Amino acid sequence: MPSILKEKGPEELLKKYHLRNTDCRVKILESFQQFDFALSQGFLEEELKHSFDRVTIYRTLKSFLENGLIHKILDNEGGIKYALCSDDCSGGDHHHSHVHFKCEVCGQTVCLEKSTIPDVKIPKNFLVDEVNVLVSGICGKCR
Amino acid sequence: MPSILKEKGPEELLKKYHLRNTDCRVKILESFQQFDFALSQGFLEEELKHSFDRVTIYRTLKSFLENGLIHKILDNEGGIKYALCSDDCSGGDHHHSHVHFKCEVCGQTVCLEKSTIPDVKIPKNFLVDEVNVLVSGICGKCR
DNA sequence: TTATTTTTGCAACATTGTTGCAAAAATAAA
DNA sequence: TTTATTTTTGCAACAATGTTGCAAAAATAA
Ligand SMILES: [Zn+2]
Ligand SMILES: [Zn+2]
Ligand SMILES: [Zn+2]
Ligand SMILES: [Zn+2]
Repeated sequence: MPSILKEKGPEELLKKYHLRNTDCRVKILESFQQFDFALSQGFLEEELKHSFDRVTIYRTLKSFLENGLIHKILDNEGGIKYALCSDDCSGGDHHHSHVHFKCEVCGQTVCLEKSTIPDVKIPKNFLVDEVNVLVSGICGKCR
Repeated sequence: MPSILKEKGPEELLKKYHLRNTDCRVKILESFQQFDFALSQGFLEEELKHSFDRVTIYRTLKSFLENGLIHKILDNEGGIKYALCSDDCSGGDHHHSHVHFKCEVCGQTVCLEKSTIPDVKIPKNFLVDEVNVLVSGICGKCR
């Protein structure tokens, strides 16, 4: 869990990842560090509405994703969310093995870093690249 | 696996599920029976473009979902897909425990009825309702 | 300080989700 | 079989999100 992405300052992170230091990127990184749940593009748009265009936010997320600063989280309503990477995902080569949990009450999705992806048996002629697990239910806070 | 949804005729199914027998519903059920992979709304729209309005297709899927004829399948690109239910999901109370596989080459998603959802360890103060597993990689056909 | 490269905002368009409403179709009742 | 009732459909309309092109602005390199 001790990920530099969650600990170092946004400006330092951008330098480390060879991304230019811009207001939008700093603000978005700050948002990810500030909230302890996964963020959707819509959430960030709302959060930064008066500061940046939605296309800029869209492109920033895309860039962060490609460079391994954030990872994508599936959603059962179609709307994808994002969270800071914990492992080393530099170069956009993501290596996550944790489960995601979506609360049906508060709607928040969180990374359960301690819940590792279990083994899934797949027909032997299939080649597995990635396994995504989304658990839905009620989170600790909402019970 | 021997699900009536995959074996009985569309008209019979509609009667069984107390849904009115309409052209659109029959055609959509036929499509689900015809293809051995999960279908997206967009795919059905393309398939039935000249026959039905996209809102009707949207509502038909919603109705099938609520009545337990089809189940929702997560997708890592945000676009949700659907497949016929295999277990008894009447009343929209879905009871699935199989894994879904999305091929990164052909883009098709399939139900792996024989790959059951493994146990996932979740913090004990969390309440689990449903577990969705999406495996991506390369399917048998595409290797 | 200037030149180069990247990022941003804006316009524009595509796809999907969603609702309201009146017309059409399906089923129930007479 | 005809009429009444209920449901479904098509269409208009709007929201959210994804996506690209392009010129202006900003960041970095020279
Ligand atoms: Zn990652
Ligand atoms: Zn995560
Ligand atoms: Zn089901
Ligand atoms: Zn399935």
